Amino acid sequence: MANVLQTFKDRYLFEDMTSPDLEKLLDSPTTVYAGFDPTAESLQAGNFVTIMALAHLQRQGHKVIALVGGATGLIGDPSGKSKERNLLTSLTVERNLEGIKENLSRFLNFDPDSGNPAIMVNNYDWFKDLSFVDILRDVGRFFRMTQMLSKESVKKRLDSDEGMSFTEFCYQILQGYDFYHLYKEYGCRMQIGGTDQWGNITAGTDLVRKLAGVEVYGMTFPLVCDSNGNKFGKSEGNAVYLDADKTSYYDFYQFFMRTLDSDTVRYLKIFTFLSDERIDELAKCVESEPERREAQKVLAEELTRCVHGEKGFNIALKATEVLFGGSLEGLGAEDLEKIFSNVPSGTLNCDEVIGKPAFEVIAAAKMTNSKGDARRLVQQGGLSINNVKAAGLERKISTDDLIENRLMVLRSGKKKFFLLKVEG
RNA sequence: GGUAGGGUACCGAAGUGGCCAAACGGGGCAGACUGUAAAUCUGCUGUCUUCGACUUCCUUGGUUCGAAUCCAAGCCCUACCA
Repeated sequence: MANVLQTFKDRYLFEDMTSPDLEKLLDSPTTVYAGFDPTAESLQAGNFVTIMALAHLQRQGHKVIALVGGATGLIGDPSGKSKERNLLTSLTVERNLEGIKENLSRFLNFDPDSGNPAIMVNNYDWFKDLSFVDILRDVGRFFRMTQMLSKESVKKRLDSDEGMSFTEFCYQILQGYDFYHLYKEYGCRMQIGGTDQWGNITAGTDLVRKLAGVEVYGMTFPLVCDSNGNKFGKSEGNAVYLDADKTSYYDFYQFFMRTLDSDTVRYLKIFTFLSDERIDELAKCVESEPERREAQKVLAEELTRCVHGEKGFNIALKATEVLFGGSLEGLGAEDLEKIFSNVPSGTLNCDEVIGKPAFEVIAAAKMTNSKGDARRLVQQGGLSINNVKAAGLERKISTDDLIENRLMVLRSGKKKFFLLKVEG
């Protein structure tokens, strides 16, 4: 079995580890865990790195545990956050768990009949019965104040104007205890996470050493940023979700399609299982014919297929063809509805649309946040109706603008679509 | 608990009685250019019935012809001390 650590190093998935002995440990099947925040009912592109790391581990025969922070999510991890988070209700967390498992199953094999199924656990299950006194007595005394205070996530926050509450400060105790619990229950010996998790991971390895007298390991991978230094996984300020209801097939595909040349090869290594040879080939394409964006296409295809299946990929592809082909000529309302099925949409009554100025219509349909926004968009020539520019405040909507008398494809800027359905 | 400082738009940050819908920077949105790039340049960025009107500067009251600015109480944050 090839050592997975080498794969991580080759694929930009390795930053640091708690001890070089980890390499030896990984020569034989090991149980590994990574945590996910149940802040939303769907995972985001930002979670891809963790998912891919787990997937590599599972593929190489290791046992993987996806821990969902039902309890810790109620607290909020201060790492990398400048502000205390809004607390989640346990009901929300409960609901989010299901969605997350569904997302993960696209990458990890949870099938109990397979030889090596991944498992999913919720740390609320073991925290809910522990009392404050239990934790202080059994766990808290193994945490030393100077160590806790010296963690980067704590220091940063204490130095900021925001400060930090006791609740958040205790987060590392909970995450540390997770590791101990998983060690006891499943023999888990390794935790992985982004570099921002280093402090939390070492809290766990330290605790297990003290409580069980056993060496367990942690490994971190770099946080993915694009070449401009922006955090990976945001599009137009919104997170890219794995859930098609939150991010359409088309938007998902497009997000990867728009990857910068300088990031594409790196992303291929991180986010796909393509062979090194294939990636080298694509790297040459980026070099010699960047305008064809061959590598971006492959990246987008691989991920869309994996997350949304063949069906989702085809819809994304078709939408792309149509939308960048220019005209909507020859497409019926039904085709368009299918293509734009997860694009934001609004429904208005016929008499709210026909004969009204375009800016009023898009404001009424809630395509923009306010009428002022709508006005600006139209004035600046940012609005297209059925892929034809529609500038000027005096531009009115007529029946000719409706496709089959019931549909209008609106677009602001180059890439933000909105489907307006007209009734009556 | 004490002392000092502070809470301004998405964020950072000016403004300390009228010239304030509130400088400046970042972010965001849109336009030009382009490869559905990047970089650059330009416009916009509280709401509306947009030459004008209206609602805002933590909350609630007050002073004043007039308050983001002054006063009082409250809530929250930070630093030092206990």
